[in-house]
Amino acid sequence: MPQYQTKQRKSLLDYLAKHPDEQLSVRKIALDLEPMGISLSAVYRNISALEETGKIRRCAGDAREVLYQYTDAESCKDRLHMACIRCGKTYHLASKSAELLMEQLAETEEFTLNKRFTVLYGACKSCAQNG
Amino acid sequence: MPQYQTKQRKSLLDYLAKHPDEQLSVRKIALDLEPMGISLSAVYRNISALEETGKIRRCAGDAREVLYQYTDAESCKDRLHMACIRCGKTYHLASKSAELLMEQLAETEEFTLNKRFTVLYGACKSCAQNG
DNA sequence: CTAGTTGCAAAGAGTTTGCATGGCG
DNA sequence: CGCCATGCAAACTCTTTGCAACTAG
Repeated sequence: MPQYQTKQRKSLLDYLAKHPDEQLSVRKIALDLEPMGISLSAVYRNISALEETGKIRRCAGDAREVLYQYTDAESCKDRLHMACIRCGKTYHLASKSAELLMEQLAETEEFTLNKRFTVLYGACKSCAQNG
Repeated sequence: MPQYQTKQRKSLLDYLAKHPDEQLSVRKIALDLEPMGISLSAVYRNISALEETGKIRRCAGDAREVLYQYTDAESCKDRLHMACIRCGKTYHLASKSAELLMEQLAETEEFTLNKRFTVLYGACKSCAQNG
C-alpha cells in the first residue's frame, strides 16, 4: 500500500528492524522517532500499513496500548512466539517444536493454529529460575 | 477487594457466568446491563476487581477494545483456551492436550507456559471446513 | 507536474477519576 | 451509623481523520 519511499517510512522500518525481539508501543516508537522529525500521525499511519503487509505483528499488549513487533526478518518470519511475562522479552520457538505443537492441536483438538496471531505467554528459562 | 455485595456486582457476575464461552467487550456488557440500572463506571470498576481475583480473564482483542471472558466456572478454571479467529468462539483444550503441550514447551524450549494468560488463535473445526 | 504523504490540530473512542449521594452490613 | 460503592460528568489517553502544505518519482 505504501507507494513512495519517504524518509519517515524508511526511518520507521529501520527502527523496527533494529528491535526485532521487543514488543514496542506506539508511544515508545514515536518518542524515539520524533527527534528525527517524524510525527505521531506518520507513525500511526505507517504502522498500520506495515501491519497489513505483515512486516510487523500486533501483539495485543496490556489493552491500554497496542504492542508491535517486527516480524519480517527471516529469523522471525512465520515463527510462533513466546513472550515472557516477567522480563517482557520474546522468543521464537524452534520450527520443529512449533510444527509439533500444531500437529498435536490439529489431531487432538481439530484446531488449526494461526502462528501469526498467537503468542504464548509464560516464564522464560532465566526468569523461571530466579523466582 | 470488593467488600459489599451490591446489586450491581451481583448482576455483573450473573451476566458473565451466563456467557462463559464468549469474549465480551465492555461496551457489550455495559449495553446489556444498563437497562438493569448499572452504570458504565460500575462495570469498569467491577470488571477490574473481578480480573484481579481471577474470575474473569482479559483476552486482548483487536486492540481497540479489551475483551473479557468468564473463567471461574469449574469447566473453565485453569484451562488453556483456543479462540477461533473467524467465528469468535472460544474453546477449552482437553486437559490432557494442554498438559502435553506444556510439557513439550518445557522440554524443548525451557519455557513455562502460563495458561491463564495465553490464548491460542486459529480456526476451529467447522470454520476450517467452510473455507 | 500529480498523486501520495506529512504535520498539525481537532475529533473520536475507550477508560479512569473526583466528588457528592446512596446503600450494605 | 460508617464506610464502601455508585452515578454522573469531567478528565485522560490513545487513535483516527480533515485539510493545507510538501515531496517523491
